[in-house]
Amino acid sequence: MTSSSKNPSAWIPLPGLLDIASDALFAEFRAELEQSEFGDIRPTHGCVFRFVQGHGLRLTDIAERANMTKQSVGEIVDDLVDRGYAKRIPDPDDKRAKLICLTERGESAQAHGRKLFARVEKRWAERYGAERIAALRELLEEIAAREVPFAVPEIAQAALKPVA
Amino acid sequence: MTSSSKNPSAWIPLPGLLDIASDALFAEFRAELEQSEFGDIRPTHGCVFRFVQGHGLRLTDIAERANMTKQSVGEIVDDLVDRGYAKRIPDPDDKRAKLICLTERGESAQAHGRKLFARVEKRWAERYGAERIAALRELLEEIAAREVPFAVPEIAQAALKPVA
DNA sequence: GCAACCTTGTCAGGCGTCCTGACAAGGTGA
DNA sequence: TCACCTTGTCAGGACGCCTGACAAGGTTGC
Repeated sequence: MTSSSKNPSAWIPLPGLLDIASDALFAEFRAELEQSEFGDIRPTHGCVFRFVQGHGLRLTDIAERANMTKQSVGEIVDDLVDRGYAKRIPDPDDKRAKLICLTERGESAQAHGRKLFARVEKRWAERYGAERIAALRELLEEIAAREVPFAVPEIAQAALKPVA
Repeated sequence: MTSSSKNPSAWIPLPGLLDIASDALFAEFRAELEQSEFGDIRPTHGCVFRFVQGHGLRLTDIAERANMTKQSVGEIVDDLVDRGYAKRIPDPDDKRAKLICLTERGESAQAHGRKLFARVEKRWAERYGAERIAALRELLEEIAAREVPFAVPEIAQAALKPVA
């Protein structure tokens, strides 16, 4: 018995429902993050923590995957550099480019963030049913892989290294 | 075989996955809306179309449900009034207040929007499986009702009319 | 009846986020 | 070598939403 099956005027479009869930989930994450030692990290910084790993990534590549302009990402990276979470190192293969990578502190923050996200998801699994949340994740991963392949790290990496 | 089960570094936090799905879905909606006669409606206007129906709603109430300030909603309403989608009528019960309601054109737009959202959702049901999308909606409606009851029109209405 | 207080909507001003346009410096191919 | 592309940055602006302050109108207690 869903609300939509009872009252058409209370029907909420799927994107709106997805946003509500995302916001609620993200709010739980933020609440915990803000109390940690990484409380100065803002939501916008996510595009860097989400895509950068290991040997670093070019500004252009981050921008493409995050579906943002280079300028916007550049601003965010500036901020993360100021706060000591990221650094720019010259790309040995291309003197125009700089590789954006995380500092030690940045990697700690990234690891901490992943842990928090996992914890919130686990709480929701207890709240709404482990199988339902697992099914949700599975469906969403399928959607992500199909709708915006470049936002999925694994696929993006494969696309970057077609040979190696 | 999900990506998360194979490669931990490709694991995407649930809010991110939800956003990806929401964005993809919303992009399909926007593409169709922009080609319609209501192409001048912007995403921000949604908070009005989503909550206003029938005899109108006060600015304060829209703001509360949309989780925004009165000022922000006021700006959006101004814009919708300029474009002929909404109007302010004096509240007969409170001379301070004005009821924001849709013009005829606004109601057409609202109906058209709902139809488009339903059409996109149906397409996704064909693409990803009707039962999976139905289960997704059901879970998300449960989440919305629990996490942010005031964003759900049916619940919000009930809360506004505790007696009647 | 009246004073203290709350609510409603608006004006003014500001901040964060992201955009377009233009550019120098560096790579690439004929 | 020359024309062309890419990378990252600077400048400026649009948009969405915020806080603060306020007048006009309700509401409550005495």
